[in-house]
Amino acid sequence: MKNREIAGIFNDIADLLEIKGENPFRIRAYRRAALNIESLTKDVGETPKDELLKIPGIGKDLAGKIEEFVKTGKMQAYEDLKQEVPGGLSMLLSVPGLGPKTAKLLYDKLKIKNLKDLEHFAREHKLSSLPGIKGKTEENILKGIEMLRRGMERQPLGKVLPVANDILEQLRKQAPVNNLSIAGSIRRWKETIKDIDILATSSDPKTVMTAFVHLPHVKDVLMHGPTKSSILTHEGLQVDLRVVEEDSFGAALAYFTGSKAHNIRLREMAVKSGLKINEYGIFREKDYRKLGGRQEEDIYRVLGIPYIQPELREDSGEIEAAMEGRLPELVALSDIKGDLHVHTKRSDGSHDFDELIEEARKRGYEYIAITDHSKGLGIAGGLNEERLMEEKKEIEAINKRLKGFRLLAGVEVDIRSNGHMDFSDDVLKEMDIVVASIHSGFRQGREQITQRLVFAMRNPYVSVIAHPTGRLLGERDPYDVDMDEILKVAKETGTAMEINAYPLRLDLNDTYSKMAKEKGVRIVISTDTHVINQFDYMAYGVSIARRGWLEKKDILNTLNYSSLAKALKR
DNA sequence: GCCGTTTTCGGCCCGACTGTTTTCAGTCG
Repeated sequence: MKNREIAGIFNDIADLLEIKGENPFRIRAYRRAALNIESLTKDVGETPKDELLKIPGIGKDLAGKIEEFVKTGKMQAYEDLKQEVPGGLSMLLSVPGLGPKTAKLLYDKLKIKNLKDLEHFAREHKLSSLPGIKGKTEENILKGIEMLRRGMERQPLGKVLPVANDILEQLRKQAPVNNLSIAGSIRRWKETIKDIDILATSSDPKTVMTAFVHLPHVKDVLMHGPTKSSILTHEGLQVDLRVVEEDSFGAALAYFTGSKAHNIRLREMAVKSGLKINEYGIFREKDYRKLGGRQEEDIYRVLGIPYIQPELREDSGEIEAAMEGRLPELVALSDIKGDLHVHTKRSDGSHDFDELIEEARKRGYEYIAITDHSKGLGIAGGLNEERLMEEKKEIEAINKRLKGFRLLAGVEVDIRSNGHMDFSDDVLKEMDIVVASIHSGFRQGREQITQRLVFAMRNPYVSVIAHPTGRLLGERDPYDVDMDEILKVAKETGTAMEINAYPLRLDLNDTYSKMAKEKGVRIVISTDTHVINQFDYMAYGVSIARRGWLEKKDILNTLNYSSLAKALKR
């Protein structure tokens, strides 16, 4: 897929145009196109021009640029732009607080064109010679460079969400807040997070602000106003807190949840109907009469479209779907009837059947699948044929005494680097469920990895492909796999794809999940639990499914046991 | 650069906070 690459170039072009001081609407057009291409479920490289033109934000010019890039591997306009404005200059924009105007000024007057130059000049206090820059700005630039160096990059949701919840709890204890909610990309359950956005209502905003900037988490105060403040935590996370009146809570929640692109679309719609949306409410333009804002639902109701769930708010077609009445009815955590990827202490898990069953029942599940590792994964205590059959017998015995609950006798079979299964078909056919996955040879080429997975799916006993791209957020890139091909074969063979809910995996990701749905591929959401509290990760997996527009009917483990048993490929 | 149940040209979302300014530009989300 060339999508990410092309989106990257469009974003870069936008940066360079910004530094040049070009028409801001032209810049916005590039950014919007980049966003839309990134969330696309098909490869723009294989999309004919008339189809490209149907993508929102892509017109004749940008379609031409995409075609040019696909054909020649280059975009002349981009190359020309880089001649005009040194490419490194866009790095300066990544310094927090430093924008295009300042970058241009720094380059024009002092020929600063990279971070190193910038730091040098700031330390020598040579920036103060420029108009509009004094000591404080120099200080902030140095701080910004420091923040950038210490890694302001996006962090996995699984690491950020617990911190966010903790801050929420402390605010509730220490500040006079009434309503309190997480907003921003966390509320949209994006897989990685740049900062934590929190919204509150209070009759005493100033006291809330003061309490906030003095929380024990605070390492540095970035901004401290009467209704809005930002801090940096010891973990290096930025947290923004905004306080509004009770009557504006819904509007502020919508505003603060984003995405920015989604909000811009809503506001454009509002303007066309003589309305105005801001964080205080939705208003009639002519007399500023407030038509709503206490509830988030007000915004959508007054615009005349159905409520759009936060997970869908990316301006990737959800607004059109809402207008045409074809929004999906998203799968919910409460729809999940069981977990199909669970380890015991027989391989690398920490618990035995009884504890796992008890924990699963607490969550209202009707079944779980025991899927210990296969022999090839020695490091994870993989089971050989004999031990696997022993485990199966134990499971059968337990099932006889269980009422209203089932253990599925399964296995997570390793797909070896040559594409063969770690167990023979004679063994696999004995199991209730076979989950196949790759644990080695991550660096093989695209063709080879794809063939391994295709080979696995063509095995009649493989029911599910687990963590299909093998990534670990922030630690290991996904392996290079032709997902189009994989999903085609999955559909053809009736093999299900897993959304692995482990927060560093979340794999399939949201975009691939949406692709899978469009191709009619069946999905399971599983936690890969090794320790009982990891059953809680199901919420992450469900959210990825929701971000991929999946409904209850798309997910196999929303079925009851007998329907599931029939639906699984065996 | 995109887009059109008012338009193929002339629009294009909205507001808080900061630093350097005497009224605002720049940045951010």
